[in-house]
Amino acid sequence: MAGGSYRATDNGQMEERSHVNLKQLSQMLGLSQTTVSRALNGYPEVNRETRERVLKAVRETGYRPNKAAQRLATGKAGSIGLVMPTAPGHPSDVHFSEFLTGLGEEALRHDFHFVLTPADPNDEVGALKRLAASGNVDALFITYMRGHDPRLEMLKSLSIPFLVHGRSFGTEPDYPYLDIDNEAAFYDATKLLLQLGHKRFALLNGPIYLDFAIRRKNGVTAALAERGLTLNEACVSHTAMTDEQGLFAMERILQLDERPTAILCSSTVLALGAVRAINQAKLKLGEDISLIAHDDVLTLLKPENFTVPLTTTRSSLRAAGVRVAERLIGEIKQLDTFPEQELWKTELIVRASTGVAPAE
Amino acid sequence: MAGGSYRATDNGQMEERSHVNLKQLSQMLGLSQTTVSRALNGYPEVNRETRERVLKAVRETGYRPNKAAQRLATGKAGSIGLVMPTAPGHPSDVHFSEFLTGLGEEALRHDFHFVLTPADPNDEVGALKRLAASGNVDALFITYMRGHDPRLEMLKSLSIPFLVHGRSFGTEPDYPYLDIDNEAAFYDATKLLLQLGHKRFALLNGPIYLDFAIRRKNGVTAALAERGLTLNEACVSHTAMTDEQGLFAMERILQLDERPTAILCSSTVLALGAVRAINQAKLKLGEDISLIAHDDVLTLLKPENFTVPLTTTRSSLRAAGVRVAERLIGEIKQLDTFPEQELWKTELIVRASTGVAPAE
DNA sequence: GTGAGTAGCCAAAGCGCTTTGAGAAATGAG
DNA sequence: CTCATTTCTCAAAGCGCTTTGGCTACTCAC
Repeated sequence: MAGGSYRATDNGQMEERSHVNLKQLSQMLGLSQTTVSRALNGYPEVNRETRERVLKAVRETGYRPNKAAQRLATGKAGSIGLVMPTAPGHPSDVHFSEFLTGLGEEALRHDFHFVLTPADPNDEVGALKRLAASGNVDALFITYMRGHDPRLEMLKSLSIPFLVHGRSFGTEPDYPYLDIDNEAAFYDATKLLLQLGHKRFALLNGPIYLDFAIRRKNGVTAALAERGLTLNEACVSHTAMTDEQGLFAMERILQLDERPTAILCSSTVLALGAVRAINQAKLKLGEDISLIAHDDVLTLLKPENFTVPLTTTRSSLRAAGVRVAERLIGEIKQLDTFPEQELWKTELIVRASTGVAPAE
Repeated sequence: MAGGSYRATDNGQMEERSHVNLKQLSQMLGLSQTTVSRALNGYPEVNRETRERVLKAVRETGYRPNKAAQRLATGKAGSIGLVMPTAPGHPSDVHFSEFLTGLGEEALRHDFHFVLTPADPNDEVGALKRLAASGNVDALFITYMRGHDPRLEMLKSLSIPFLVHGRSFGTEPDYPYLDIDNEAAFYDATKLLLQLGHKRFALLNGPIYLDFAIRRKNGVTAALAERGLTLNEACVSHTAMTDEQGLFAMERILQLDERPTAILCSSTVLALGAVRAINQAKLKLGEDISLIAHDDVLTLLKPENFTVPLTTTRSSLRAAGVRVAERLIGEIKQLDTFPEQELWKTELIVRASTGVAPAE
């Protein structure tokens, strides 16, 4: 009994060392592995007293079932997999992490974890396949949807549940998704600007292959079309969602002959750069030029904190993360059936960056 | 042979369905599981021809070993675990995600993935324990180190390799870490400001229980002490690293009677708020007041993009992520032995936000 | 007292992989 | 031609868990 302290002793004392396994535990208790397992997993055919003894022993030993073994035996692992788009030089993305925070918040409540596979944006299909085949995840989740996204077919062929954040333009919407109504958001925003008398519009958008970018542009175009206006392609930019790109794009657009008076931005991050360009050009935001940005409710970048607070279309990316986790976990646990497809409306919040169009 | 297309056929044809397992694969090939496994894992005692046949079959079937089974059998899982501090209402943290991006970048190169366990910041010890006991990770990594961090003892008692990002003030440094020299960074920054003639200093710091905050403060104090100066506690704030907190803290400090002329910020995020407060007070940055911030090289917040570019102490958080992953993966694969402890120097980069102290 | 029914427990199979310990075949030495 | 080596391959055990299919008592009704 002397020697290594904290080790199992003959009288069935607990040990502090980490790895007790089922077998050892059941031996200590003089029970079979079956019974212990059942006691732990809440099966009814275990005597109340026995169960309590087991639970007590678990507490004392600090026993934790080995997840890999559990996974192997059940096929469930309590984890959801996602692909983290990255590559050397690929900028870290605040949008992604805001979303991740939401996922985490919900996963925490259910003792789930994620398996993050970093992947080159060009090999997401492969990364997903690997993740699914690894047998390490119960469900998959994808985002940054593209038009005609090739990942959808792949996911549908797998037998593992999945959920899409966003949609894939040009693909039959026969998959479970959670998306915001991007088209309506930008339609409404454009409409507001039209009502303020603006006629010349610019759009600082995300990469054109991304679904949300396509839909937002469509929203703008549709609203303009109702007034017989069109969107000048020279006033549209499709770039990565960074402030620098916003700056460059805006600088370029401000040099055009027929300078637009109304700017739509796909993110407050782009707006950050755009506003800088506007300031540098000595233009007054909300007077000389109006701007509406889409606000993902990023922790770091609050539209109300801009020198001139920004008018925005708002939808919390973090809340979307929470919801995605909720649905995915629910599905794995086979709790409820959720609506397959959700489309969230955005809010249009008017602040100081929008004003009546300047006189010609 | 008719019926389900894409299924294995007698002649050993490939199948498109995802889950082929070792047993099936070896049967197709007329080999034992042993041989196939060895062929795949690069053991020498396999005939060259046989190995090539195996590899070919793998390509055709899309066979992927089940990670859970592999894990169970070997004890290695190709994954590193980390705790993601989160809670409902807990703000998403750009610093964390910048770091994560670095981790991902390196993990990608080695086909590793992470297991992210979200945890309430108050239960990180518990979360780590769970993660380790789950048997799902090969190594652990912790960050947001605190003074006398309780997680260290716990990790040391585990048999799983780990790496610390940061250090724990007040604890014997007998654990593997990667840290930047926070004290030197802030010592140097303070010294620069002293040379410019500043006498009254303020420090916008992170939460005082965090190691880096302690050390940075020490750096400032040390530099001041050399000139017989002390840091007025009213001019020190310890807050979460958000721009809003930076704003509030700076507003408060600017109202003090003996207003400081030199500000040190623990992050460009805090600086973002601080600069806003300075602007609102109609003070000229770099003239009326000087500011040096620590720059983690956040994608979104480049000090050179501030209206008045910021003087900074710089060290890339992302690069740290890469390095941490590199070391951890190296250790798991037992490749090289790395230096146990690394302390990176920061760079002091002078831009426009620092200037000669205003005349009294 | 007998048979059906139930409560509580267990032994053993199986999840898909790696690895140990041998065995068969091929090669080389004497 | 024989025996020792080397080369390649395999059967089987084991990783830690869940789950199937009993088995043993015990209770209750008739």
